[in-house]
Amino acid sequence: MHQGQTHAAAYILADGWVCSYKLLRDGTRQIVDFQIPGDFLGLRSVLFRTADHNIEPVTPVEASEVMKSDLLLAFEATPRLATAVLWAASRDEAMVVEHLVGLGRRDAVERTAHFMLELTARLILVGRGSRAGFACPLTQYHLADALGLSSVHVNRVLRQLREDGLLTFHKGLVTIHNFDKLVELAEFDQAYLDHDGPLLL
Amino acid sequence: MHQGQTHAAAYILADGWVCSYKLLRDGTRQIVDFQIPGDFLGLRSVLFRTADHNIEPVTPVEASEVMKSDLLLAFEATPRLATAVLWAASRDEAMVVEHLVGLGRRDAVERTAHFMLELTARLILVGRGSRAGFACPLTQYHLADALGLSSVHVNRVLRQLREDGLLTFHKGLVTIHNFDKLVELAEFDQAYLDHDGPLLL
DNA sequence: CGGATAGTTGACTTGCGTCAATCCGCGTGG
DNA sequence: CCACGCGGATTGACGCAAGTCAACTATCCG
Repeated sequence: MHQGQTHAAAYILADGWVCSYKLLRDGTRQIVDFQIPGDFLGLRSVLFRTADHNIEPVTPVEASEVMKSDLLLAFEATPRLATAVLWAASRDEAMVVEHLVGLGRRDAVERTAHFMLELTARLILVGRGSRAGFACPLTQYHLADALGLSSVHVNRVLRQLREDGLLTFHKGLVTIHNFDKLVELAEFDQAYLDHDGPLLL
Repeated sequence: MHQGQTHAAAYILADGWVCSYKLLRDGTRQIVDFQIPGDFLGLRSVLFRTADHNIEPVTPVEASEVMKSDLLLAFEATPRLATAVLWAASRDEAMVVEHLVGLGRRDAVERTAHFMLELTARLILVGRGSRAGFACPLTQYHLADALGLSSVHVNRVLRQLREDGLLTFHKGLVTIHNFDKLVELAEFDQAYLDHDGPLLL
């Protein structure tokens, strides 16, 4: 999916990772979020006439397409579904907000730690990770574009986290050596992920 | 409204400006967005059990409270209203995303210019501004907390924009001297604001 | 006439970017 | 089976955008 594209559909990810991002004129990009299995994506490109961001796969993916007309009809027929989708959209926005706070007010190390902890929490929810770590298909370039850093600096940050005995990122595997200290360092509070699910009256 | 608060309501702003922000442990804050007259705010704190951010007035405000139960009942009764609110939430998210891109990939001058142009576009929509400028109740501290900069640096950036004949920020008044050059500098594309309103089937 | 609050400016420091070189693992094709 | 190329990771040297500290001005208000 590309910026400016019309008639885009939405998807539910069954397997694999994708990332959504925006491109700037000078060729740099900013990754807004990664979606992992179970995530609903592309809602904005359905509600808006044209997509305002790009989505591309990080790994091979398996997904179900949800067509615009079906989605809007389902909202008419089942109002609770609309409320649930609204909740999902709000959770998405909460993640973007937390990401924004990181870019604005956390230094590179805290930001990276926070990012890893968010991924961990989300992956645990769908049974693909634990407090000890998870399989991570991202490259250091992905991290750089998500964290607003250069890939060189991401590498330095990862080295520091490794040397401090907090976390290693190697060969597609993130291993967390000290979960509690990482939480402390990143000032991570997962309230914004609202794990309890939609509130239906 | 404060982080952690339960039973928060939502509001429709009739007059005045407010800002929503998150606080970090070290006392710094990151402003996520400002709301201006006509904006709907606090949706997330209604759908989630506890508010995940703070909202405070910038000026004296006038607003209508929308209670949680009324909102959810209205969704059941009027599915199109739910779709419309979903659209509004998506527009909100699109603004947060654009803000995030700015923090991650634009330098201080571009970021400030972009921010001013977004405010301009939004204020024009509600008849409180024009391409020539608008009344702006924000302090340079507000700008700093929104743009992820120090107030000292915001001051330097504003000076540069003034000296380049682009924009002045003085005494609660933003005056735009060269709209087109500002758009060019900030790489501003207002597609993400989707001015056409919700798409209802 | 103090005493807030907001804005302004200069001098110095620093976190992160840029450039460049090197290394490593892997797949491909001669 | 080895040579090569390529994407990703790693490291050092150097530069700059933005932060910090600190002093000063302007304005408003009781």
